[in-house]
Amino acid sequence: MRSSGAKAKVERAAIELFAAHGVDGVSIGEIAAEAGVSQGALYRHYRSKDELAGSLFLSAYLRTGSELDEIRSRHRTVGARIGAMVAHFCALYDSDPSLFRFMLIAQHDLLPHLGEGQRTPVDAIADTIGDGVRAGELAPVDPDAATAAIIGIVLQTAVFHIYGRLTGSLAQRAPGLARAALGAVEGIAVADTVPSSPTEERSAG
Amino acid sequence: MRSSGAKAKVERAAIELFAAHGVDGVSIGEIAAEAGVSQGALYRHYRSKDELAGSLFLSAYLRTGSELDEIRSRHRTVGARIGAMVAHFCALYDSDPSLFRFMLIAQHDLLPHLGEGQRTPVDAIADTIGDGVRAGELAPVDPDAATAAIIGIVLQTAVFHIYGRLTGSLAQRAPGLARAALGAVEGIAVADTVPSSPTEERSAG
Amino acid sequence: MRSSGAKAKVERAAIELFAAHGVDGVSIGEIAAEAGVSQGALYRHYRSKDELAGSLFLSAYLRTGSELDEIRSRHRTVGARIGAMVAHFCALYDSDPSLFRFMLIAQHDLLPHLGEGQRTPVDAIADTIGDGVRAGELAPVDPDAATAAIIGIVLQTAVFHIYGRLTGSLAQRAPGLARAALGAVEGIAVADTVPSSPTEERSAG
Amino acid sequence: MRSSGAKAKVERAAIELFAAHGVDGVSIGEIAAEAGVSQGALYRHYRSKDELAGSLFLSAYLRTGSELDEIRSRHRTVGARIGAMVAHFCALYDSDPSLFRFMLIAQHDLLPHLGEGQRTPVDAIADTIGDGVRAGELAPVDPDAATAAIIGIVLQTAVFHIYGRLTGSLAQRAPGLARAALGAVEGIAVADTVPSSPTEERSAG
DNA sequence: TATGAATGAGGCTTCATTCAT
DNA sequence: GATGAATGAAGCCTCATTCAT
Repeated sequence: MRSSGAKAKVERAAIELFAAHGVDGVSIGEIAAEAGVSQGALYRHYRSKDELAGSLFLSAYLRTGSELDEIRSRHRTVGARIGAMVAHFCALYDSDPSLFRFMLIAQHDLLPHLGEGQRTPVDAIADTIGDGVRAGELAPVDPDAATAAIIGIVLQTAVFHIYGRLTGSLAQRAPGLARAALGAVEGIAVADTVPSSPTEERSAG
Repeated sequence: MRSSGAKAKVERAAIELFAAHGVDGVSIGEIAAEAGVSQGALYRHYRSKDELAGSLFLSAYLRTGSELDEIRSRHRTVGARIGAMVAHFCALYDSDPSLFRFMLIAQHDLLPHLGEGQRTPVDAIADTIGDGVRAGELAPVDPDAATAAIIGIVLQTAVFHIYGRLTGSLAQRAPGLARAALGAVEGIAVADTVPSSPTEERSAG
Repeated sequence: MRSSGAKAKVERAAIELFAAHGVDGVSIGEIAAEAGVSQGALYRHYRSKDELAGSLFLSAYLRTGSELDEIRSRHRTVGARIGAMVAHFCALYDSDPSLFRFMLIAQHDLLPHLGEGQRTPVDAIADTIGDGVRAGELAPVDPDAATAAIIGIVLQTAVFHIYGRLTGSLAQRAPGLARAALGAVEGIAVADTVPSSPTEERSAG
Repeated sequence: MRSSGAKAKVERAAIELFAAHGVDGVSIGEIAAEAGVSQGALYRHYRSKDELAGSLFLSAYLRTGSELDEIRSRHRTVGARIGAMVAHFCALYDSDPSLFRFMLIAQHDLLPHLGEGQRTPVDAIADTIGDGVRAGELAPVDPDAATAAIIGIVLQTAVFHIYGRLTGSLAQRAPGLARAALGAVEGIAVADTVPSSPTEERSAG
């Protein structure tokens, strides 16, 4: 029980510090100090700093993936699913901004740690889009392209919040972000359909 | 002539390596080796590794900002402007994916280095949205929220491309991304307008 | 127990090497090698080389100051006090010439590290002179000027010993140095008193 | 002639910087910058930094030695000679405190660079004392011990001036220092003569 | 001849990890 | 099981010196 408490304290400290300074910007000593344990104690729970960071990241990342899968199974329409997924991201951010920021920052370093068949948040969303297209709810669209747009909208909103460019809870923005996500998917779908969309050269030049 | 060559070689090497492993993941020795110069030579051009990274980032970031400003001044409608801006991002990515990835990765570490009044890409897009709202081309919308969506769509698409989830040139996706961006902005605007949007069960109509 | 041993070994090695080659002339690696520990181990006890040198210097310097103060409180006449102080310096030199030489060499670099209200050997001597003047034991004299002479006599004698120009223990020279110190103070006092002393052609009278 | 100008500028810059930060605390680059020449230009006049420092020190040190010798040959009595020598030191300090401080600081590093038969300031003073003893002007005394006292009085006074503990010109203190020097020599001589001088234990304990 | 870029060695420091207590 | 001192490998940076221009 004590070790479990220590482990939890270490993980919390690591997430806070990784979120603030990046994985490479934090030393084991700082984590141990913040957690109130000795450096040596860290190695009882994690074989290395890399394993600590990787495990924290994967655990949060895969948990999010399975939560999105669960949302997908609970709702029937694309709209409902995307809405709930976006709301879920917002709730995650609001409830633990450091964890969210850690995932954001660490993905470039730690995504390669993903095993082959692991189920990610990206998969859940892409499958949701695929469902929608097959069900005729969405115009034909490349699920990965649509997923990029959806995730980008949510994550960049979180980034703006981190930098103070947006304020208030993300939850209150969830409906707008959900509509934005669907609007973006539609835009991509139309473009995929129309031969060559002349988005430009209609300026009043 | 030689010094200019050396400096250029160092910068190229740094960008490639920073893009691949993150700023903290690359040593001065690796940059020097990749550039084919001695470690000490680096310090003739940059006072420290931090300054090297910061200068590369800021220069690329601010240049992009002024290019977007230039696009804004060249086009008249929101649609044309956003279209051109999105296309510009795609062209940047296609022409130098490493530089793009470096900006993506490094922003969390290096954005704090920004001076106060500096003009960023974010500013250019936010002002473009503000223009559109004032001109009645767009429904009323918080420019920052809309900007987050636009940038998120483009950047996450680039991220997916980096990880191989999307292939081909980004340029060919530019029209779709532009439509997605405008669609997203509309979605946010509607949500801002409608009192309490129920998000679910009415989306894919 | 072990850590204390390590720290002591490091300090001894540092003093010997600093005394022989100056602070800037000795590398951390050399100190570590001489002490038989790793370079990293040094940083468990001192935050930097500067702190190591500064701490060694200040500790020895201030300890000497308080020893002189203690001597001042134990004796009553200027003659006895100065005699005991000079003897104390000689004993210090005899018992640890390296530490003495270190203090001698390092003072120019490290004296600025002194805090404001710290009590130095110089203060103890100057106050002793002030006492003597107030008590009428000494002719009126600027205590700082007198202190310079006293300290100079002792330190330069040590320097000559270091360079081999004088040999034998300093302790055996202590009585002479004490008389010299008092003789010097008298000389300064007389000069301070006489309006304009022509210095020459009347000295060895 | 230009090179001579450059050489002079380099030497002045070196002396100022060495005096302020010690030989090891100053880089060739700093000297070159302060002198307004390129780093490479330095090597046209001096083969190495060590040679620069050594040459500056020896030149000043030996020049002082020969000036003292010249004083010794110009005056006849110990009193006159010591008075003039002390005054000479004071004048040196007043006219170029940096050079004086450089000699003070650098002696520990650079004295070993002295060749065998070189004639130093110490030699000149020691011979002057020897003369005085032989002439019966002084009680029998070890010339080296006496010289240490004389030099110590003068140098430590300069040190106190450097640290701001004494102010005003040293020249005005020269008469007092000369008397102090002679008084100190007498004190040493008496001590050498008297069997065991009970300097202590007469305190009012 | 003067310049200053380049080199390469070395210095200080940090840090992940191990291990005796 | 926990501690924290110790290690040793890098990492960043400085600097005396050389050399092409």
